[in-house]
Amino acid sequence: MGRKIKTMEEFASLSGISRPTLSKFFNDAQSVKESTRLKIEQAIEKHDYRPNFYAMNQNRRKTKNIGLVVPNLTDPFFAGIARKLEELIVLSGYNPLLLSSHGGPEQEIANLDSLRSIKPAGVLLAPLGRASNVQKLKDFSALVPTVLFDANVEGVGEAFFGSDNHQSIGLMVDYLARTGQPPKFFEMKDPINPNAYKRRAAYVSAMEKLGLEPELLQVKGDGWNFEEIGFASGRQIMQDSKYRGATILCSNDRLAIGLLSAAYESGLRVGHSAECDLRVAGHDDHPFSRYTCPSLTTIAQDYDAIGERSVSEMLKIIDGANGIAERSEELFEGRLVMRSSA
Amino acid sequence: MGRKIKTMEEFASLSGISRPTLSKFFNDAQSVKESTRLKIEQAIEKHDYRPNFYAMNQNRRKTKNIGLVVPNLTDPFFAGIARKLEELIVLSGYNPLLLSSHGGPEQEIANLDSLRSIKPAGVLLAPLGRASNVQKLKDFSALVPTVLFDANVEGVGEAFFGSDNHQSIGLMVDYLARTGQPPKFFEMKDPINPNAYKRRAAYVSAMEKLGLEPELLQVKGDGWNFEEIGFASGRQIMQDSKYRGATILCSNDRLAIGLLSAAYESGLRVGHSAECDLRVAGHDDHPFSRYTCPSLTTIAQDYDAIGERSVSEMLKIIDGANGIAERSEELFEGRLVMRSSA
DNA sequence: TCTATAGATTTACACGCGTAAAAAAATTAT
DNA sequence: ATAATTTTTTTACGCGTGTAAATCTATAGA
Repeated sequence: MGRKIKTMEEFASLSGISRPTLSKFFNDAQSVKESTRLKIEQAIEKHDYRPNFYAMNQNRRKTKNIGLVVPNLTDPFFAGIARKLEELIVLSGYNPLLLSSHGGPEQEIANLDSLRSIKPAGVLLAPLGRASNVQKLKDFSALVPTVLFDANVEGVGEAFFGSDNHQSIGLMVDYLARTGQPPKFFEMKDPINPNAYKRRAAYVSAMEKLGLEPELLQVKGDGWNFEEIGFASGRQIMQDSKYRGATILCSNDRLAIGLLSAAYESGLRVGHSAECDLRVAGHDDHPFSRYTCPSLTTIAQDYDAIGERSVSEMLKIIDGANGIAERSEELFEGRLVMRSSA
Repeated sequence: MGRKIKTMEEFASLSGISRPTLSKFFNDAQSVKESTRLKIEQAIEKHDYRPNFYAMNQNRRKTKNIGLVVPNLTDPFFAGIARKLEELIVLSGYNPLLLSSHGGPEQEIANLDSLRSIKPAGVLLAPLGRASNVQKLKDFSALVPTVLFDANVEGVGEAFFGSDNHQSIGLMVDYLARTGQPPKFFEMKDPINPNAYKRRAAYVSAMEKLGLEPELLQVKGDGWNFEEIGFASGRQIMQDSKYRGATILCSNDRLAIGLLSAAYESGLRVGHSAECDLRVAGHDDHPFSRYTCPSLTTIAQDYDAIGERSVSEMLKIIDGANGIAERSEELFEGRLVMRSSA
């Protein structure tokens, strides 16, 4: 093969297609006639040409880049969602840019800041929640099309898609109440995640609907190391004989993982069978919840649906010149995953 | 504040600094006199100006972007390393670009391909290993400065930094042999990761050095779902009375997590105390290994050191005009983490 | 055959910044 | 103070592509 093609001009003369047509093609392959599209694709194959990324994006009205910001990639739950979203973005002909906020609001703002300089077509953001600098999120979302997922922040972004905590917690409470002791709710006293507040409220209302007394088990703890928090406070709970025979519904799987670990260490048997000392349930269907001891009964979030809806809404916003559409919001139902722990 | 500044020209006149000097500053803040640097930084603060990312990189000899490719972000181990590396890259004044290969060689090549069009100053790559398309990795590393970490591939990149499996496995075998039954080695028959082969060899040689008979427990299984593989084959092993009282050293923590789950389900007691049926140890100090039941005795890789060395070597390569430096390679020692499982 | 029209080409300028060279200014050394 | 040196400014061009407007060409329908 010949030497390396550097410019589109060069590629134009070699392929017999004019440069403006090529430019159109690289911006949207469907915008040229099929016959020329095929010719171009063959020529690309033959000469291995790729337009200069920087020159290409400099004058485009909108780039083909979509930012993807998650609170914490170290959490396999978010890593999983991120992967799904990346896949969908690529399938739509866009280029995902994955950033993690590492649990810190400064990093979250820094991420949005560095995204801004990349002039993305849009940003999919799972905000930190309580810790987020809401004003800065608002400022950002006023400048670039933003879709929130996982956690909602009022007034930020043009859409939000997440799980219906009310439904999923209701489902779990119902299940637990039908099969044994009604659950107590285990959570952090001051959760960082807005979902945690919704789950608490959902728990209380679900219990009341059943005519049962809600009981909140609020533990101290800061930061994102939920397993450790669940473990440390779990140890204390295990000492307390008042929880013998109890059912504990954790606000999320990571707390439950810590709690199960503490139960194991205390020699308590966890599970749904009669001879067990405790039942434990979680929420989120964390990738590891299948391998806890015992395996964790939990709620699987429908993040395939959340992902698909988020991306399709993003594309609609990008394409549509619809200035002032309503802020759309949709919640997806969770699915009960019955395993051994409850 | 005034209206938005769009160009460096504009910023130049507002700040009283000439545009070429600004350009120098944005390429390397240390390259201008301190007094002017301070003036510029004040003006940036005041006017909130940021140079256009695309225009900036178009004609730079080398960009300030460093690619970061890991085999699988869903694995918290890699998520952890990635985070560390990101931090170091930012601290060095570069811009990290995180990509995950999702366990697939096509994705790995696609990642390198999309990095190439971004003309990165360098790339830090943790290759998939056996599954990698070695020829394409070589082609890539001939074009852009590449440093390998975690897993080595001969002849690819200008440096490799990873763990000394020989040392760490030797340490673990030694510990296990001193404290009870010498270990059998639990691993996948056809591992994807090159480290797995080194660990196997290290196990055999460590056992022989102690005058003991190595015993490999090789299980079938494909892909990256190690927990499931450990769990599924663990169930079979638990049936077999020949493993009662045995010590099992797993090639990595994720296999061990599955194995522990299987042991729990079979009602076997795992741990280092006398009344236990089994001892299990792992390798990597996976973030969850603290919360397994029982908590997992393992080896902590020194990935702070690996990360620091990788990044500093990368910077050296980027800065240095040293054409034909030796391919450097360094292995870091692992640390024994004694917990309850062995 | 003529004409309407979608799509391609030609021409030309713009984008925002990198960078080179020469001149000017500021700093340091003598 | 003068000379030597460092740093900044001035001037000017280039990078590779986007995009607009006018013109040309192929295709299809009448």
